[in-house]
Amino acid sequence: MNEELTKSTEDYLESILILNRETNEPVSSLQIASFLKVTKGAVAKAMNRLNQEGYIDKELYGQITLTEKGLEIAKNVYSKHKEIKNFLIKIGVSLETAEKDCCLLEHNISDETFLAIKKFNKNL
Amino acid sequence: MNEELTKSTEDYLESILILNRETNEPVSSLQIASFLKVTKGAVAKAMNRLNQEGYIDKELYGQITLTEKGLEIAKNVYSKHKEIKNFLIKIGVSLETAEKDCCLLEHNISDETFLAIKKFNKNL
DNA sequence: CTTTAAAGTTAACTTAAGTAAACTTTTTTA
DNA sequence: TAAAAAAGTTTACTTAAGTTAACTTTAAAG
Repeated sequence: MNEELTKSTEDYLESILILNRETNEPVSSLQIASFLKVTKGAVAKAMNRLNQEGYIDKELYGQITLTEKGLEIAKNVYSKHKEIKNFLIKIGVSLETAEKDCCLLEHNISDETFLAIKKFNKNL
Repeated sequence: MNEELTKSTEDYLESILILNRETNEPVSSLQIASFLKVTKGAVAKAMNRLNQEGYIDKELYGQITLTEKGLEIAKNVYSKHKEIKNFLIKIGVSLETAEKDCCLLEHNISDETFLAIKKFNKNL
C-alpha cells in the first residue's frame, strides 16, 4: 500500500491535516514549525520536497494545502493516531502518555495490526 | 531512565543478546550483520561506537559480548519486544506480522505503556 | 607451512533530517 | 506610504546511519 514514506514525511502531512482542520484555512510554515517543534528552515526544506513529490500544493511564499495524494496519507496516519490513542487509554495509559506514544507508534504499525486494534476498540 | 538511545543502538544491543542466547557463545560481526540485514561495514562502525561508549566488550578482530550496561539495555528492549509480540498475538495479529511489528514498536513505547500492556497480557 | 577463503576493518561516499544564520519577501503599523 | 516586524527562503554545516569496495587479519585446508 505505502511506497516507503518516512516518519518525517508522514508527520508533516499529518500536521498539515490537523492544523487545517482546526481553522479550515490553508496552513503556514510557522504553524507547522511550532506544531512539530522544528525550525522554519526544516519546514521549508520539507515543504519543497513534499511539493515536488506532489503531496502538497504551495507556491513561493504561499500557504500550504494537501493534494489528494497527500490527504490520503495524512488521513491514514491520523486515523492510526486516533485509534492507537484510544486503545492506549482503554488499557489504562494516561491521556498525556497516550498522546505522546501514539505519535511515535502511528508510523510503525502494519495495516493488519491497525485493524486488530480497531476491532479491539470496538468490542470494548 | 534512558539517556537517548537510538533505535539503531537498541537494535544492535538486542540482537547481540538474542544471538548470544542462541549459542551461549560470544557473537561475531557477521552474525549480527545477517540478523539485522545490514552490511558488515555497518556493523563494524556500530561496534566501534558501542565499544567506545561502554555497551560492549570487544578487541580488534575479536568477538563481541555485552557489558553490564549494554546487557541492561538489551534486556529492557527485548522484554518490550516479547511483551508487545504477545499482546499483538492476543488481539488476533498473525505470528508473522506480530514479529515484524514488535521489532519497530519496541523502540517507541514508554515505560507507562509497557506496564499497561504487561498488565493487559496477564489479565487475559 | 603456505596459500586461499572468510571475517573484520577502514575509508570515501550517500541520504535523510535537522540547525543556525543571513537574506528576501510580505505584512503591519505608525 | 515608508519603516519595522514577521514570515518564508536559502545556504553552509552537522549527525546518524547506512553502502561499496579496497585492504588487513585470522583461520582452514591442502
